[in-house]
Amino acid sequence: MASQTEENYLKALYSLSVGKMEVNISELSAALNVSNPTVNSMVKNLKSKGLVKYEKYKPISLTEKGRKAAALIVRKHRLTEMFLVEKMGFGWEEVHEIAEQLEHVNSSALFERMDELMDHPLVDPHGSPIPDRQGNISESAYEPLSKFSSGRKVKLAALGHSSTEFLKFLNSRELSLGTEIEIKSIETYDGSMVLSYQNHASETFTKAVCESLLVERVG
Amino acid sequence: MASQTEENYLKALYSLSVGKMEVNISELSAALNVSNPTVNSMVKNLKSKGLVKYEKYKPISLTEKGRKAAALIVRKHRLTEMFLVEKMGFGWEEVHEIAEQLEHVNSSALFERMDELMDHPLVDPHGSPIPDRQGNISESAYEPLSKFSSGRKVKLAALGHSSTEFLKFLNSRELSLGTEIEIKSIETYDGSMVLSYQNHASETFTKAVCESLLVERVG
DNA sequence: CTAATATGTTAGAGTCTTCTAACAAATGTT
DNA sequence: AACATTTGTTAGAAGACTCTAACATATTAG
Repeated sequence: MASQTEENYLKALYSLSVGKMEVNISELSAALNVSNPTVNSMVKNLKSKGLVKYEKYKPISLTEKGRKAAALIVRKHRLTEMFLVEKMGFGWEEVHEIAEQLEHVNSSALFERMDELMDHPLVDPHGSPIPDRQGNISESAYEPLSKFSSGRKVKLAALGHSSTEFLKFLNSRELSLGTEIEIKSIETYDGSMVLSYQNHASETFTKAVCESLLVERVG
Repeated sequence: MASQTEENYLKALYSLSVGKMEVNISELSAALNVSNPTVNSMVKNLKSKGLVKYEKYKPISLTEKGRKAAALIVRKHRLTEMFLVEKMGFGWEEVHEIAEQLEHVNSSALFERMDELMDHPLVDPHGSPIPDRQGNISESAYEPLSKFSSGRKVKLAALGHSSTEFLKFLNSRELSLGTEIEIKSIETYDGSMVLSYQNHASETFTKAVCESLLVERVG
């Protein structure tokens, strides 16, 4: 069983390797807020446990064993987030910090019960897919809103990231998952988009925001 | 904020000092499964934080600050146990291990939400009182069944301890909190009691068991 | 292609929690 | 009271995770 610290390294490696497959020492230390030497020695430790592939001065990657271990932690994290929102009435901006702690709890019974009580949800409150019990995860096919052009109608399906600030911002604009959005116009100068949805006839969002709004086509 | 380890020492001190007020180094090390020297140094550490009173070769006691800190951990533990039983469908024999981990989670929001969702329960699934937000706990006025005499009718209100084995034993006899019990007879030789309750006309329990069944008078 | 910069590594140390071995104090027994 | 036993303490060390300072290797820019 990996320690809580080791689990956090695996999880960070997992999210940093989305798409990329390989991760720097420095990226990891930035993500975990520890120094490079600390990461260096922990990576050696994880290597000795067969959880990462690593050679001096080369980038790090998860082994299959490490990838699965990480996915199972992500599963616990996302099931918890969904449970807190669905069954306990928390807002989607409140659950990350709590799930960050609960994800290390050692009790498959607890998480499987959450899973059952929610009828096996496929995604967390931010639209990120929940890995299954075997650690398999379905890659989401959603695209950033910024890729689409004027006139297009889409539905908000997930978020590129889910920092508390971003979630509070979306709350303030009354934008939530499942909302149907129409692109009214795009500012060519800075890529900002004017959108229409629900009772918001015209809201402007920066390009950065639109890159983090993952959507699917409608109609 | 106390570390998880420190919290476990406080909690152990708290339960060992029920009634007694003072605790030995050896009792603590037995309860926590660590060596005497380990306890000795941790107790010095807790003393330096103002959580315990302690002098060389003397027994240990919690300060008011320590007592409150411990009670708040017990509050989190018992709220969690009750939540797992009431809202997640676990059996009373399954929840201790999970609560043992969840009690260290740092999130008053989580535990206050549990409290609200259950409408501020007063006791945990084993009948032990839940301390309030200020760390105050109502001493239970229940007495062990073994104190009563033949013919007496009582109601099972709480348990003296709640080890998994004991709980499974009670499950096997279909005995749960709230059950009304009549003492049919008492064996003078070994103090075992013959009880009648619900659809169990005659069940014999050892004195040791009856000392852990806390009851209140009925009728 | 060298020099400057960025990135990674090693060495040595500190904190927290734990241990064992050896010693000291308190308690119980005849 | 004197001895034996139990209980508590000190000293020294180890493992996990972290740091800073100093050094080594890679990468980037002129």
